[in-house]
Amino acid sequence: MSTPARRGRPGYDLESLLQVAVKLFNERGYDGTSMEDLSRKLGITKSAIYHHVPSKEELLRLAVDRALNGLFAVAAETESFEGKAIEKLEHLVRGSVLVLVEQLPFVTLLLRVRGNTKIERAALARRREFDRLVTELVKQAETEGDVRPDIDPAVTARLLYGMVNSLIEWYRPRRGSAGTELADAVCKIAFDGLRTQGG
Amino acid sequence: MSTPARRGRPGYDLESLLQVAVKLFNERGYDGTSMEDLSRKLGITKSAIYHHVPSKEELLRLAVDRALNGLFAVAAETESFEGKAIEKLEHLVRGSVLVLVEQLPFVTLLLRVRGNTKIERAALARRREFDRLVTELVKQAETEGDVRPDIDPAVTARLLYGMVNSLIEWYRPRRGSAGTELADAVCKIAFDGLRTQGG
DNA sequence: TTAACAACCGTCCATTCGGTCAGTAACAAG
DNA sequence: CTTGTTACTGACCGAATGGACGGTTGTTAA
Repeated sequence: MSTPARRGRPGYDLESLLQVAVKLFNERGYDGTSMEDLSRKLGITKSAIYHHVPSKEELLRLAVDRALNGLFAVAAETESFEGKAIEKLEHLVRGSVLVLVEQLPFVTLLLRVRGNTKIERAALARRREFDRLVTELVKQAETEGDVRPDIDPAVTARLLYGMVNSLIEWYRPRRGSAGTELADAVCKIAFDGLRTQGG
Repeated sequence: MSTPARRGRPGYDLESLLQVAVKLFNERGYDGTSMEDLSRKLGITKSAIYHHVPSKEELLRLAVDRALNGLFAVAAETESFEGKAIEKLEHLVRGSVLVLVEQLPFVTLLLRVRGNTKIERAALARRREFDRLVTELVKQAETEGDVRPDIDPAVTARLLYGMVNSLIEWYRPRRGSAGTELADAVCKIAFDGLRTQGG
Protein backbone atom coordinates (compact mmCIF):
# COMPACT_ATOMS: atom_id res chain seq x y z
CA MET A 1 0.00 0.00 0.00
CA SER A 2 1.73 3.09 1.26
CA THR A 3 4.94 1.09 1.74
CA PRO A 4 5.96 -0.70 -1.48
CA ALA A 5 8.36 -2.97 0.50
CA ARG A 6 11.79 -1.47 -0.10
CA ARG A 7 14.85 -3.68 -0.38
CA GLY A 8 17.95 -3.45 1.78
CA ARG A 9 18.52 -2.07 5.25
CA PRO A 10 15.77 0.26 6.40
CA GLY A 11 16.48 3.88 7.26
CA TYR A 12 16.54 7.13 5.37
CA ASP A 13 16.44 7.27 1.62
CA LEU A 14 17.25 10.42 -0.33
CA GLU A 15 13.67 11.65 -0.20
CA SER A 16 13.12 11.35 3.54
CA LEU A 17 16.56 12.78 4.21
CA LEU A 18 15.84 15.74 1.96
CA GLN A 19 12.65 16.54 3.86
CA VAL A 20 14.51 16.81 7.16
CA ALA A 21 17.41 18.71 5.60
CA VAL A 22 15.24 21.34 3.95
CA LYS A 23 13.23 21.84 7.11
CA LEU A 24 16.41 22.45 9.09
CA PHE A 25 17.85 24.72 6.40
CA ASN A 26 14.73 26.84 6.67
CA GLU A 27 14.90 27.04 10.43
CA ARG A 28 18.56 28.05 10.71
CA GLY A 29 19.40 29.15 7.20
CA TYR A 30 21.40 27.09 4.69
CA ASP A 31 24.76 28.58 5.63
CA GLY A 32 23.84 28.50 9.30
CA THR A 33 23.28 24.74 9.21
CA SER A 34 26.29 22.45 9.37
CA MET A 35 26.27 18.87 8.18
CA GLU A 36 26.89 17.91 11.81
CA ASP A 37 23.75 19.77 12.83
CA LEU A 38 21.87 17.89 10.16
CA SER A 39 23.29 14.50 11.13
CA ARG A 40 22.29 15.13 14.75
CA LYS A 41 18.76 15.97 13.67
CA LEU A 42 18.62 12.85 11.52
CA GLY A 43 20.02 10.64 14.27
CA ILE A 44 22.77 9.26 12.05
CA THR A 45 26.42 10.17 11.56
CA LYS A 46 27.65 12.84 9.22
CA SER A 47 29.30 10.34 6.93
CA ALA A 48 26.01 8.51 6.51
CA ILE A 49 24.60 11.61 4.86
CA TYR A 50 27.27 11.37 2.18
CA HIS A 51 26.01 7.93 1.28
CA HIS A 52 22.79 9.56 0.06
CA VAL A 53 24.08 12.79 -1.38
CA PRO A 54 27.49 13.84 -2.76
CA SER A 55 27.59 17.27 -1.15
CA LYS A 56 25.72 19.78 0.96
CA GLU A 57 25.06 21.88 -2.09
CA GLU A 58 23.37 18.99 -3.87
CA LEU A 59 20.71 19.03 -1.17
CA LEU A 60 20.13 22.68 -1.92
CA ARG A 61 19.98 22.01 -5.64
CA LEU A 62 17.41 19.25 -5.27
CA ALA A 63 15.23 21.49 -3.13
CA VAL A 64 15.27 24.65 -5.22
CA ASP A 65 14.81 22.68 -8.44
CA ARG A 66 11.69 21.09 -7.04
CA ALA A 67 10.32 24.52 -6.17
CA LEU A 68 11.21 25.99 -9.55
CA ASN A 69 9.71 23.06 -11.44
CA GLY A 70 6.45 23.55 -9.57
CA LEU A 71 6.31 27.24 -10.39
CA PHE A 72 7.20 26.77 -14.05
CA ALA A 73 4.63 24.02 -14.41
CA VAL A 74 1.98 26.53 -13.39
CA ALA A 75 3.46 29.11 -15.73
CA ALA A 76 3.34 26.70 -18.66
CA GLU A 77 -0.25 25.84 -17.84
CA THR A 78 -1.07 29.54 -17.77
CA GLU A 79 0.52 30.23 -21.12
CA SER A 80 -1.54 27.57 -22.86
CA PHE A 81 -4.64 29.38 -21.71
CA GLU A 82 -7.19 31.26 -23.79
CA GLY A 83 -8.60 34.54 -22.56
CA LYS A 84 -7.70 37.99 -21.31
CA ALA A 85 -4.36 38.69 -19.71
CA ILE A 86 -5.91 39.58 -16.37
CA GLU A 87 -7.56 36.18 -16.23
CA LYS A 88 -4.27 34.50 -17.04
CA LEU A 89 -2.66 36.58 -14.34
CA GLU A 90 -5.19 35.53 -11.75
CA HIS A 91 -4.72 31.93 -12.77
CA LEU A 92 -0.97 32.28 -12.40
CA VAL A 93 -1.32 33.84 -8.96
CA ARG A 94 -3.72 31.15 -7.77
CA GLY A 95 -1.44 28.44 -9.09
CA SER A 96 1.58 30.02 -7.50
CA VAL A 97 -0.12 30.19 -4.12
CA LEU A 98 -1.05 26.53 -4.39
CA VAL A 99 2.52 25.58 -5.24
CA LEU A 100 3.76 27.69 -2.33
CA VAL A 101 1.41 25.89 0.00
CA GLU A 102 2.06 22.39 -1.29
CA GLN A 103 5.82 22.75 -1.62
CA LEU A 104 6.25 25.24 1.20
CA PRO A 105 9.68 24.14 2.49
CA PHE A 106 11.20 23.94 -0.97
CA VAL A 107 9.87 27.29 -2.11
CA THR A 108 10.93 28.86 1.17
CA LEU A 109 14.49 27.73 0.59
CA LEU A 110 14.37 28.96 -3.00
CA LEU A 111 13.25 32.44 -2.03
CA ARG A 112 16.17 32.82 0.35
CA VAL A 113 18.95 31.92 -2.05
CA ARG A 114 21.50 34.70 -2.31
CA GLY A 115 23.75 33.67 -5.21
CA ASN A 116 26.92 32.63 -3.43
CA THR A 117 27.60 29.63 -5.67
CA LYS A 118 27.04 28.53 -9.23
CA ILE A 119 24.00 26.52 -8.23
CA GLU A 120 22.47 29.42 -6.35
CA ARG A 121 23.06 31.75 -9.26
CA ALA A 122 21.37 29.31 -11.60
CA ALA A 123 18.35 29.27 -9.31
CA LEU A 124 18.27 33.06 -9.23
CA ALA A 125 18.39 33.15 -13.02
CA ARG A 126 15.34 30.90 -13.28
CA ARG A 127 13.55 33.03 -10.70
CA ARG A 128 14.22 36.14 -12.77
CA GLU A 129 12.82 34.37 -15.80
CA PHE A 130 9.63 33.68 -13.89
CA ASP A 131 9.43 37.30 -12.77
CA ARG A 132 9.77 38.47 -16.37
CA LEU A 133 6.84 36.28 -17.25
CA VAL A 134 4.70 37.88 -14.57
CA THR A 135 5.71 41.38 -15.61
CA GLU A 136 4.80 40.67 -19.24
CA LEU A 137 1.37 39.48 -18.18
CA VAL A 138 0.77 42.60 -16.09
CA LYS A 139 1.87 44.81 -18.97
CA GLN A 140 -0.49 43.07 -21.34
CA ALA A 141 -3.37 43.32 -18.87
CA GLU A 142 -2.71 47.02 -18.55
CA THR A 143 -2.80 47.40 -22.32
CA GLU A 144 -6.14 45.61 -22.33
CA GLY A 145 -7.41 48.14 -19.78
CA ASP A 146 -7.83 45.74 -16.88
CA VAL A 147 -4.92 46.85 -14.70
CA ARG A 148 -4.58 50.39 -13.33
CA PRO A 149 -2.38 52.47 -15.64
CA ASP A 150 -1.12 54.90 -12.98
CA ILE A 151 1.59 52.54 -11.72
CA ASP A 152 4.56 51.13 -13.63
CA PRO A 153 3.64 47.53 -14.58
CA ALA A 154 7.03 46.32 -13.39
CA VAL A 155 6.32 47.79 -9.96
CA THR A 156 2.82 46.34 -9.90
CA ALA A 157 4.15 42.92 -10.81
CA ARG A 158 6.76 43.02 -8.09
CA LEU A 159 4.35 44.19 -5.43
CA LEU A 160 1.93 41.48 -6.47
CA TYR A 161 4.49 38.71 -6.17
CA GLY A 162 5.98 40.33 -3.11
CA MET A 163 2.65 39.68 -1.50
CA VAL A 164 2.39 36.15 -2.87
CA ASN A 165 5.91 35.20 -1.84
CA SER A 166 5.51 36.66 1.63
CA LEU A 167 3.34 33.67 2.44
CA ILE A 168 6.43 31.64 3.25
CA GLU A 169 7.10 33.98 6.17
CA TRP A 170 3.98 33.12 8.10
CA TYR A 171 1.76 30.53 6.43
CA ARG A 172 1.86 27.18 8.15
CA PRO A 173 -0.24 24.28 6.83
CA ARG A 174 -3.10 23.17 9.02
CA ARG A 175 -4.71 19.80 8.41
CA GLY A 176 -7.86 20.10 6.37
CA SER A 177 -6.95 23.45 4.87
CA ALA A 178 -6.97 23.34 1.11
CA GLY A 179 -4.94 26.39 0.23
CA THR A 180 -7.60 27.55 -2.19
CA GLU A 181 -9.06 29.76 0.54
CA LEU A 182 -5.68 31.37 0.94
CA ALA A 183 -5.45 31.87 -2.82
CA ASP A 184 -8.88 33.52 -2.67
CA ALA A 185 -7.72 35.93 0.02
CA VAL A 186 -4.55 36.81 -1.88
CA CYS A 187 -6.44 37.43 -5.12
CA LYS A 188 -9.11 39.53 -3.43
CA ILE A 189 -6.62 41.82 -1.73
CA ALA A 190 -4.18 41.97 -4.62
CA PHE A 191 -6.78 42.63 -7.31
CA ASP A 192 -9.39 44.65 -5.41
CA GLY A 193 -7.58 45.96 -2.35
CA LEU A 194 -8.12 45.61 1.37
CA ARG A 195 -10.46 48.59 1.53
CA THR A 196 -14.21 48.11 1.67
CA GLN A 197 -15.57 48.43 -1.85
CA GLY A 198 -17.63 51.57 -2.31
CA GLY A 199 -20.82 50.46 -3.88
CA MET B 1 31.81 71.35 7.20
CA SER B 2 31.13 67.83 5.99
CA THR B 3 34.38 66.74 7.66
CA PRO B 4 34.52 67.88 11.31
CA ALA B 5 38.28 67.19 11.36
CA ARG B 6 38.55 63.85 13.16
CA ARG B 7 41.52 63.23 15.40
CA GLY B 8 43.93 60.32 15.15
CA ARG B 9 44.90 58.13 12.24
CA PRO B 10 42.46 58.32 9.36
CA GLY B 11 40.60 55.23 8.17
CA TYR B 12 37.36 53.52 9.04
CA ASP B 13 35.33 54.41 12.08
CA LEU B 14 32.53 52.22 13.39
CA GLU B 15 29.95 53.90 11.20
CA SER B 16 31.74 53.60 7.88
CA LEU B 17 32.76 50.04 8.70
CA LEU B 18 29.17 49.14 9.54
CA GLN B 19 27.98 50.41 6.17
CA VAL B 20 30.34 48.11 4.29
CA ALA B 21 29.64 45.19 6.59
CA VAL B 22 25.87 45.39 6.26
CA LYS B 23 26.09 45.72 2.52
CA LEU B 24 28.21 42.58 2.32
CA PHE B 25 25.96 40.70 4.74
CA ASN B 26 23.05 41.47 2.47
CA GLU B 27 24.87 40.30 -0.63
CA ARG B 28 26.09 36.97 0.72
CA GLY B 29 23.98 36.50 3.82
CA TYR B 30 25.17 37.02 7.38
CA ASP B 31 26.24 33.41 7.92
CA GLY B 32 27.65 33.25 4.43
CA THR B 33 30.01 36.15 5.09
CA SER B 34 33.21 35.46 7.01
CA MET B 35 35.16 38.14 8.83
CA GLU B 36 37.94 37.44 6.34
CA ASP B 37 35.57 38.22 3.48
CA LEU B 38 34.67 41.44 5.20
CA SER B 39 38.27 42.43 5.87
CA ARG B 40 39.13 41.86 2.23
CA LYS B 41 36.25 44.07 1.15
CA LEU B 42 37.36 46.75 3.61
CA GLY B 43 40.98 46.54 2.52
CA ILE B 44 42.23 46.01 6.07
CA THR B 45 43.15 42.93 8.08
CA LYS B 46 40.66 40.86 9.98
CA SER B 47 42.11 41.88 13.34
CA ALA B 48 41.61 45.53 12.47
CA ILE B 49 37.88 44.95 12.43
CA TYR B 50 38.04 43.87 16.05
CA HIS B 51 39.45 47.27 16.95
CA HIS B 52 36.08 48.76 16.02
CA VAL B 53 33.70 46.06 17.12
CA PRO B 54 33.97 43.27 19.71
CA SER B 55 32.35 40.55 17.63
CA LYS B 56 30.66 39.69 14.37
CA GLU B 57 27.32 39.52 16.10
CA GLU B 58 27.67 43.05 17.40
CA LEU B 59 27.68 44.26 13.81
CA LEU B 60 24.41 42.44 13.28
CA ARG B 61 22.95 43.90 16.47
CA LEU B 62 23.83 47.45 15.53
CA ALA B 63 22.24 47.00 12.13
CA VAL B 64 18.96 45.39 13.15
CA ASP B 65 18.54 47.79 16.08
CA ARG B 66 18.81 50.71 13.72
CA ALA B 67 16.14 49.22 11.50
CA LEU B 68 13.84 48.42 14.41
CA ASN B 69 14.24 51.87 15.93
CA GLY B 70 13.20 53.43 12.64
CA LEU B 71 10.10 51.28 12.38
CA PHE B 72 9.06 51.81 15.99
CA ALA B 73 9.53 55.55 15.65
CA VAL B 74 6.94 55.53 12.88
CA ALA B 75 4.69 53.31 14.96
CA ALA B 76 4.86 55.69 17.92
CA GLU B 77 4.09 58.61 15.65
CA THR B 78 1.11 56.71 14.30
CA GLU B 79 -0.29 55.92 17.73
CA SER B 80 -0.29 59.56 18.78
CA PHE B 81 -2.55 60.28 15.87
CA GLU B 82 -6.20 61.33 15.86
CA GLY B 83 -8.62 59.88 13.37
CA LYS B 84 -9.95 56.64 11.96
CA ALA B 85 -8.00 53.43 12.12
CA ILE B 86 -7.74 53.15 8.35
CA GLU B 87 -6.06 56.54 8.23
CA LYS B 88 -3.65 55.52 10.93
CA LEU B 89 -2.97 52.34 8.99
CA GLU B 90 -2.21 54.24 5.81
CA HIS B 91 0.10 56.54 7.75
CA LEU B 92 1.90 53.55 9.23
CA VAL B 93 2.32 51.96 5.83
CA ARG B 94 3.64 55.16 4.26
CA GLY B 95 6.04 55.68 7.13
CA SER B 96 7.22 52.09 6.96
CA VAL B 97 7.94 52.38 3.25
CA LEU B 98 9.95 55.54 3.87
CA VAL B 99 11.98 53.84 6.59
CA LEU B 100 12.54 50.88 4.28
CA VAL B 101 13.82 53.18 1.59
CA GLU B 102 15.99 55.33 3.82
CA GLN B 103 17.43 52.49 5.88
CA LEU B 104 17.28 49.86 3.15
CA PRO B 105 20.41 47.84 4.05
CA PHE B 106 19.58 47.72 7.74
CA VAL B 107 15.96 46.73 7.25
CA THR B 108 17.02 44.15 4.67
CA LEU B 109 19.28 42.51 7.19
CA LEU B 110 16.56 42.63 9.84
CA LEU B 111 14.01 40.91 7.65
CA ARG B 112 16.38 38.00 7.02
CA VAL B 113 17.20 37.20 10.62
CA ARG B 114 16.34 33.60 11.46
CA GLY B 115 16.75 33.37 15.24
CA ASN B 116 19.94 31.35 15.61
CA THR B 117 21.31 33.41 18.51
CA LYS B 118 20.03 35.40 21.47
CA ILE B 119 20.46 38.66 19.57
CA GLU B 120 18.58 37.37 16.56
CA ARG B 121 15.77 36.10 18.73
CA ALA B 122 15.50 39.49 20.42
CA ALA B 123 15.17 41.11 17.01
CA LEU B 124 12.47 38.63 16.02
CA ALA B 125 10.58 39.39 19.21
CA ARG B 126 10.54 43.12 18.44
CA ARG B 127 9.42 42.36 14.90
CA ARG B 128 6.52 40.32 16.20
CA GLU B 129 5.57 43.20 18.45
CA PHE B 130 5.43 45.47 15.44
CA ASP B 131 3.32 42.94 13.56
CA ARG B 132 0.85 42.77 16.44
CA LEU B 133 0.50 46.52 16.22
CA VAL B 134 -0.36 46.34 12.55
CA THR B 135 -2.86 43.55 13.09
CA GLU B 136 -4.62 45.52 15.83
CA LEU B 137 -4.94 48.48 13.52
CA VAL B 138 -6.41 46.35 10.74
CA LYS B 139 -8.88 44.79 13.16
CA GLN B 140 -10.01 48.18 14.37
CA ALA B 141 -10.36 49.47 10.82
CA GLU B 142 -12.50 46.47 10.00
CA THR B 143 -14.71 47.16 13.02
CA GLU B 144 -15.11 50.71 11.76
CA GLY B 145 -16.23 49.34 8.42
CA ASP B 146 -13.30 50.54 6.36
CA VAL B 147 -11.58 47.22 5.73
CA ARG B 148 -13.21 44.32 3.93
CA PRO B 149 -14.74 41.92 6.45
CA ASP B 150 -14.52 38.79 4.30
CA ILE B 151 -10.88 38.13 5.17
CA ASP B 152 -9.34 37.41 8.56
CA PRO B 153 -7.72 40.66 9.74
CA ALA B 154 -4.56 38.81 10.75
CA VAL B 155 -4.25 37.51 7.18
CA THR B 156 -4.95 40.94 5.73
CA ALA B 157 -2.31 42.49 7.95
CA ARG B 158 0.27 39.93 6.95
CA LEU B 159 -0.42 40.21 3.26
CA LEU B 160 -0.22 43.99 3.57
CA TYR B 161 3.15 43.94 5.24
CA GLY B 162 4.28 41.09 3.07
CA MET B 163 3.88 43.51 0.20
CA VAL B 164 5.58 46.34 2.04
CA ASN B 165 8.53 44.25 3.17
CA SER B 166 9.01 42.74 -0.26
CA LEU B 167 10.46 46.07 -1.32
CA ILE B 168 13.83 45.01 0.02
CA GLU B 169 13.97 42.31 -2.61
CA TRP B 170 14.00 44.63 -5.59
CA TYR B 171 13.90 48.31 -4.71
CA ARG B 172 17.22 50.06 -5.29
CA PRO B 173 17.55 53.79 -4.57
CA ARG B 174 17.99 56.04 -7.57
CA ARG B 175 19.29 59.55 -7.06
CA GLY B 176 16.51 62.10 -6.98
CA SER B 177 13.83 59.57 -6.07
CA ALA B 178 12.00 60.56 -2.90
CA GLY B 179 10.42 57.30 -1.88
CA THR B 180 7.04 58.98 -1.47
CA GLU B 181 6.12 57.91 -5.00
CA LEU B 182 6.86 54.35 -4.02
CA ALA B 183 4.75 54.75 -0.89
CA ASP B 184 1.94 56.04 -3.11
CA ALA B 185 2.15 53.00 -5.35
CA VAL B 186 2.16 50.61 -2.39
CA CYS B 187 -0.85 52.30 -0.78
CA LYS B 188 -2.82 52.39 -4.02
CA ILE B 189 -2.37 48.71 -4.72
CA ALA B 190 -2.70 47.56 -1.14
CA PHE B 191 -5.81 49.58 -0.35
CA ASP B 192 -7.59 49.65 -3.71
CA GLY B 193 -6.07 46.77 -5.67
CA LEU B 194 -4.25 46.50 -8.96
CA ARG B 195 -7.44 46.15 -10.99
CA THR B 196 -8.90 49.09 -12.85
CA GLN B 197 -11.57 50.65 -10.66
CA GLY B 198 -15.08 50.20 -12.02
CA GLY B 199 -16.07 53.89 -12.08
C1' DT C 1 22.08 -20.39 3.07
C1' DT C 2 23.60 -17.24 0.29
C1' DA C 3 24.01 -13.26 -2.54
C1' DA C 4 22.61 -8.75 -3.63
C1' DC C 5 21.42 -4.50 -1.74
C1' DA C 6 21.06 -0.38 0.83
C1' DA C 7 21.94 2.21 5.05
C1' DC C 8 25.27 3.25 8.29
C1' DC C 9 29.72 3.93 11.48
C1' DG C 10 34.51 5.57 13.01
C1' DT C 11 38.38 7.76 11.87
C1' DC C 12 40.77 10.95 9.64
C1' DC C 13 42.02 15.43 7.03
C1' DA C 14 42.91 20.05 5.09
C1' DT C 15 40.83 24.26 5.48
C1' DT C 16 38.26 27.90 7.40
C1' DC C 17 36.07 29.91 11.23
C1' DG C 18 35.59 33.77 14.88
C1' DG C 19 38.59 35.78 17.85
C1' DT C 20 43.12 37.28 20.78
C1' DC C 21 47.21 39.95 21.70
C1' DA C 22 51.25 42.65 21.66
C1' DG C 23 53.09 45.97 19.00
C1' DT C 24 53.10 49.74 15.21
C1' DA C 25 51.64 53.78 12.14
C1' DA C 26 49.46 58.08 11.20
C1' DC C 27 47.26 61.98 12.42
C1' DA C 28 45.93 66.67 15.58
C1' DA C 29 46.75 69.77 19.35
C1' DG C 30 49.88 71.83 22.71
C1' DC D 1 59.08 67.49 19.64
C1' DT D 2 55.94 65.49 22.57
C1' DT D 3 51.65 63.65 23.95
C1' DG D 4 47.19 61.87 23.31
C1' DT D 5 44.23 59.68 20.16
C1' DT D 6 42.76 56.54 16.78
C1' DA D 7 43.49 53.02 13.17
C1' DC D 8 45.88 49.20 11.90
C1' DT D 9 49.27 44.75 11.33
C1' DG D 10 50.97 39.98 11.84
C1' DA D 11 51.37 35.97 14.10
C1' DC D 12 48.72 32.93 16.40
C1' DC D 13 44.80 29.72 18.56
C1' DG D 14 41.21 26.23 19.49
C1' DA D 15 37.18 24.82 17.51
C1' DA D 16 34.25 23.85 13.73
C1' DT D 17 33.62 22.99 8.82
C1' DG D 18 32.69 20.05 4.49
C1' DG D 19 34.15 15.93 2.98
C1' DA D 20 36.91 11.17 2.09
C1' DC D 21 37.36 6.24 2.89
C1' DG D 22 37.27 1.48 4.19
C1' DG D 23 34.66 -1.41 6.74
C1' DT D 24 30.02 -3.07 8.95
C1' DT D 25 25.11 -4.10 9.82
C1' DG D 26 20.42 -5.19 8.70
C1' DT D 27 16.99 -6.57 5.19
C1' DT D 28 14.89 -9.00 1.11
C1' DA D 29 14.86 -12.22 -2.84
C1' DA D 30 16.46 -16.44 -4.75
